[in-house]
Amino acid sequence: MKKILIHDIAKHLDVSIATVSLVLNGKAKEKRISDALAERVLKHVAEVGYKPNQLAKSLRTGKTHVIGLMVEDIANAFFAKIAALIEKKALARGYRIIYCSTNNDVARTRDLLAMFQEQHVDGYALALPPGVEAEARALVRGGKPVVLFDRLLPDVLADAVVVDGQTGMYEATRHLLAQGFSSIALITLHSAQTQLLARRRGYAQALHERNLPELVQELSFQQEPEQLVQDITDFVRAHPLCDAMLFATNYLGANGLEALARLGRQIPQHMAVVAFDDSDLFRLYAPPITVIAQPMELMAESVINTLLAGLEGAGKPGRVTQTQLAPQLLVRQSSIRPVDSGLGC
Amino acid sequence: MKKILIHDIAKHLDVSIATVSLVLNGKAKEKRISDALAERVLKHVAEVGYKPNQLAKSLRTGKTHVIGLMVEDIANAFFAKIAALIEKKALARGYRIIYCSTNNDVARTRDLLAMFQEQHVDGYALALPPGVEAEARALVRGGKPVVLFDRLLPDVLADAVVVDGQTGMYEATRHLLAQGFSSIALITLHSAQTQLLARRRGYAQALHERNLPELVQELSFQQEPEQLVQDITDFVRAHPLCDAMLFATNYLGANGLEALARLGRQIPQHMAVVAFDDSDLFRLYAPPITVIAQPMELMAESVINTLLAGLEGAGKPGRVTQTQLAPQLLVRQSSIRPVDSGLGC
DNA sequence: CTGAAAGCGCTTACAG
DNA sequence: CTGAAAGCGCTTACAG
Repeated sequence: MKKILIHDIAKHLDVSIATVSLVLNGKAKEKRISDALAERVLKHVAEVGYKPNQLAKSLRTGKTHVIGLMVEDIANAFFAKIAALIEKKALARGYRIIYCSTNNDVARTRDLLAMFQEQHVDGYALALPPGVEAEARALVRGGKPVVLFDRLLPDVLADAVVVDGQTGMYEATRHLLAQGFSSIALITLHSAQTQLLARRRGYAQALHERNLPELVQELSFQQEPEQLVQDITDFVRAHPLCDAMLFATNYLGANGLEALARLGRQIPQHMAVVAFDDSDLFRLYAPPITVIAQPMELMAESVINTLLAGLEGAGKPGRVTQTQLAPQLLVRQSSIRPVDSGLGC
Repeated sequence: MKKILIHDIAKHLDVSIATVSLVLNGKAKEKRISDALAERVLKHVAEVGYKPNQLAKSLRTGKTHVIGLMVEDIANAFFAKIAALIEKKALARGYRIIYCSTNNDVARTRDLLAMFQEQHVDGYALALPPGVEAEARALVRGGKPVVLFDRLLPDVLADAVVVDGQTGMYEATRHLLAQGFSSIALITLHSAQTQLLARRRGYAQALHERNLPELVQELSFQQEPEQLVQDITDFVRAHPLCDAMLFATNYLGANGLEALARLGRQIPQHMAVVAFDDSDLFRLYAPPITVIAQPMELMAESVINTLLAGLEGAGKPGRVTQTQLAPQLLVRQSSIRPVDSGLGC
C-alpha cells in the first residue's frame, strides 16, 4: 500500500495540486473554488483516505498542532489527573500532547524546554521549578503561547492558571483552630515553589490572627519516600504537644499517614490531619482525611482555554491572563476533634 | 534573535553545507573528513548554539525520534507510573514521548492510532482495548516497531511485554485458601482484555484444584466510580457467605474498599481483600491491603528495550519478542485470617 | 573534502 | 479556477 500524496489526488481528479490543497485547508470559498468542485475533492479524499503528511505541512506552515505539557511528575496523582484532563480537552480541539516530567530538576527542565522548542510545539503548558526563570522569559518573548499552571515563576510575566492555595490553607488552619486544636504544624518542602509559599502564607496568617506561633517543618524534596517518612516520624517524636498537622502536598500527606501509622498515633485522637489535594487514598482512608481539594476540571479547562486563545486568538494585545481558582475544603473525620473521651490531651 | 540555519554555519566556517551536516550526523570518519575540521565545526556549532530543525530533518529522514505511548488512562496509578518510567528511560535514550489515553474506547483508539501515524512516530508502545485487532495488525505490517504491553490482542502477532497475571492470581487465591477463607469472590470487568482473562484463569484454576465453585462478578467498565461502588455493595449484600474478595484491577479494589467501608464490613474479620497492583492506597490503608504487585521498573525497561531493539536493531529477522514478567504477591493484613475471637464465621 | 543539486511533501502567492 | 514555481530546512548521493 503506497503512501498517497496530494499529487496523486490532483492527478486522479484532473485538477491542480493547489486546488486540492486549498479545498483541504478550507480556503475554497476564499479562493472562489466552486462548491461542486470542492465537494468532488473532499469526496475523493475521503474515499481513498488521503492524509496530508503532517511533517511536510508543519515544515511549511510552522504549525505542529502539538502542545508541550510539562509537569512535576506524571506519576503524582495530581499531575496525572490534570494531564488526563488537559489531554482530553486538547484532543477534542485538535491538538496533541507531548509531555515530560521535570522532577523539579532545573538542568533537566532546561533540556526539556529546549526539546519542546526543537519539536516546534505550538504552545506550552508548564508547571516549572524555580530556577528556570530566564528560560521561561525567553520562551514568552518567543511569542508562542505559554501558560504556567499550578505554580508561577517570580518575575516571569506570562499567562497562568493557579489555585488560591493561600486562602485554602488559611481556611484549613482556621478550621483546625475552630475544632480546638492548639499546636498545629505545617509540613512542607524546602522550596521556593510559589504554590508552596502561598500555602504557607495562608497557614501563617491564620495563626498570626490568633497570636499563635508557627510550627513549620521544611523537608527537602527529591528524596526517597522512605526518607520523608523518617523525617516526619522524627518531627512527630520531637513535638509531643503538636496535635494537628497540615501537609502542603499530597505525597507529603501520604508519607505523613505512613509515619503516623508506624508511630501508632490515632487520627484524629492523637493527631488531626489535613492534606492538600484530594485522592482515593485520602477519601478512603480510615478515618477519611480532610483535604484542600483543587478544582481539577476547572484548572484543565482554564489551561486549555488560555492556550487556545493564544493559539487561535487574534494576536493578544500584549496582555497577560492570570486565572486564580478557588480550592475547596472538604472536611472529613481526620480533622474533627473527638468528643473528649478522657484521653489525655 | 534570528534562527540559525545550517547554511549560516557553513558560510561562517567557509565550508560546505554537506560537511557541516555530515559532521553533525557523525559521518565525518566515514566521509573522510579530517578530525581537525570536524572539531572546528562542532566547536562553532556549540558556540552559537545551532540546533538543526527537527521537522526538516524528520521530513528528510523519515525519523522523528518520537515514541507514541497509548495507555488506558493516564490518571490511573498503574498507567501513570508506567508512563513516568517509560518516559524517563526513553528520554535517556534520545526519544520523546507523545501519549494518549484510550479509555478503552474502540473508536477513540482508532483515531488515536491514526493520529500517531500522521505524526510519524518512530515506534509504538500500546495498551489497547479489544476491538482494534485489524488496525494493530496493519500497524505491525507497516514495519515500525510496535510493542504491546499490559495486555495482548488476540491474533495480533507483535512484540509484547506482559505480566503473568494468571500465576499472580492463582497464588493469591491459594493464599486465601491456605488462610482458611472458603467463599472467595473475584470482582472483575465484563471485558475481553487479555490480562483480565488471565487473572480470571488463575483464580479459576486455584478453585478447581480444590473442587470449589467460582464466584465471579463482572462489572461493566466505563461507568462512574459511584456506580462501581454501588454494584460492589449490591454484590456483597447478595452474598452473605462470601468471606474474601479478589479485585482484578486497582480501581476495582479502591471502589471495593469504599463499598466495604460503607457497609461497615471489617477487613479481614468480615471480608478478606486482595487487589491487583500496588499503590499508596493499598499500602497505607488500615488494614494494609494484600496486593499482586506488578514489576513496574522491569516492565518499563522491557518495553523500552524491545522498542529500541526494533528501532536501532539491524532489521529483526521477522521474529517476535514476547516478554512475560512475574508479579509478586505482597501479603499484608487484609488477607490474614484473624485468630478466632468468637465472632461468627 | 567541496559544490551544486535533488528531494522529503506540503502551502501559497503569482500570473494567467 | 489552473499551472508552474518557490520555499520550509534539512540530508545525501554524485561528480569533481
